[in-house]
Amino acid sequence: MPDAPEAHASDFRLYNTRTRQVEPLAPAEQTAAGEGKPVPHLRFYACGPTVYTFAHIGNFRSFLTADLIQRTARALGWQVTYVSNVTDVGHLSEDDLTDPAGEDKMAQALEEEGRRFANVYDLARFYTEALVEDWRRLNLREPTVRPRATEHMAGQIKAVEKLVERGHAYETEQGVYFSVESFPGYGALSGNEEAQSLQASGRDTVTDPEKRDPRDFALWKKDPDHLMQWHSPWGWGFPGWHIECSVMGRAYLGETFDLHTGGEDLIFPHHECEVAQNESLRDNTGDESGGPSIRHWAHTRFLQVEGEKMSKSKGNFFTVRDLALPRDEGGEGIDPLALRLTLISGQYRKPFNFTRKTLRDSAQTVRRYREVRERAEKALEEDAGGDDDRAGTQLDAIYDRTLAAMCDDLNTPAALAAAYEGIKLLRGIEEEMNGATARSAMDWLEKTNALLGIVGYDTGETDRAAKKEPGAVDDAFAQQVEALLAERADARERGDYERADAIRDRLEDEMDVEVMDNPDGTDWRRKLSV
RNA sequence: GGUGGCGUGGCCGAGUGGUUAGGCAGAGGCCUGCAAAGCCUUGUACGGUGGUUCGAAUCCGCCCGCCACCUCCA
Repeated sequence: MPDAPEAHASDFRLYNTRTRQVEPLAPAEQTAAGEGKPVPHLRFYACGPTVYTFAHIGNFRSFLTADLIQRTARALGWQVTYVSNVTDVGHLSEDDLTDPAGEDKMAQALEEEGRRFANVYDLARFYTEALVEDWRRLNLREPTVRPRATEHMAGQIKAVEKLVERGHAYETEQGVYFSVESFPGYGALSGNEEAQSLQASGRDTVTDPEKRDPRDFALWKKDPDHLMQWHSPWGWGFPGWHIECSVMGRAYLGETFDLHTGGEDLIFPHHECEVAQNESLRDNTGDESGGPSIRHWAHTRFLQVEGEKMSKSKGNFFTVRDLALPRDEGGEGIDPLALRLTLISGQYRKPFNFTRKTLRDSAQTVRRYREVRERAEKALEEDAGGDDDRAGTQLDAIYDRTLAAMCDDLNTPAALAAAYEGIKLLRGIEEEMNGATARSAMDWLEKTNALLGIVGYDTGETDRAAKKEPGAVDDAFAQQVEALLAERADARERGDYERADAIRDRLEDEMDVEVMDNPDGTDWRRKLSV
């Protein structure tokens, strides 16, 4: 690995929802890495999904923000501990009331898919596995830890007990609630500081009559009939939604940590409640840790699809697999890395309009990255000589600008624009790459890929997905194409262009192959499938 | 009603006081049997209005429009 930290003095700046400004992301901890030189150690928590269905592209926009934060930190030479949870407990669809039907999202999903799953646990397991598959398909790196809410039940119960002991929570006939009044800072993160606005919001459905304040939220729900239930000091029941993230974050990252990320909808109530819980659970309130338990908050804005809110009823609702699964497995066969590129082509903090057009552009861009890599690989395989490395210094400068853009509040559009200059530079080289250029190109591609993840997969485990890439074809198909091209070459030599064009039409229209005649032969490739 | 954000050329999207963002599409050219691919060149912009300033897309006011959250949708 190159010693990145010295090469780039730039701070990693990120908008902080808590302070409402862009500020340096400053890891509190320095860790001795390798040769003993201490490096910043970023420790953060990214809210993951509830696994009651397949994750959609909007979910992944949010997960990609965490992925890019991690990649940028690593590119700066930082150490990273990155926790991303899986919520595999179904929480009530209405927090304050016991749903008359006693149902939550997981239970509803089970009802709809009862034939496929024996119980909610099977359903959760299935969708957790699907999540991880999609995660890899889009080339997101695995988090350091991926905890599940059900694995932290004892911790959640203990946390609720502690909150009760400390006077931050109280029990009613129906459950245990956090007392918002007991935590003066409530509302600071989201700006929802007025109790009135909550009451005025018109959501005043059936609430627990014993609740002391409309803002109070559930920590534990008593419900011996719930599909998922655990034994607690308050009888059988299940935990409130917000407590799981507090408990898992504290379990793996401690009482204070650097950063917490999630979708914009989580700012309130989820993260607001998490702050209330974390601060109330904290023991080290002294100065040694100083400041809030979670210093930096980053939230990803929702994406829209073709200018509209993504929703099932509008027919513009896409899961990763709808788009990126190969055609023979029920998807659209879109290159997963093109989908990834599309999802990061807007800055995380601005509304992003996901369109087919952008997807098509991205597919082309990803293919160009690949073609450049293939050219460089070929030059290296052929042991190309030459030490004229003019491209190298330019590529270094390009990479520096790419990283600098990422450090500027994850300005992915600017970063991608900078990186694309490298592609233009390398594509502009007309003759075969010399050895030095090819090596520089490979180095640059590797670094750029480590940062943005759009060139190829990091690990071997996703090779299966890679084989389904557009352009990757099986031998039988290739032989068929080559045979037709040979026939066409004959026809062209005879001057029978009618015949030659008929063959080309067949290749293009029926076999989705692009035919490209060069001075020294004919190349072909699969058309993009977007 | 409260809170946060946005409005840039045909489209997507950078830029936050004076200097080209970039991509895609479009136009012209090179190459080609014709195409495709590729390469070169290239036009169009800052929601409206008032103000600050030598100068504003960029700062401030007002207006219009759009989006999100306000109890579980990332």
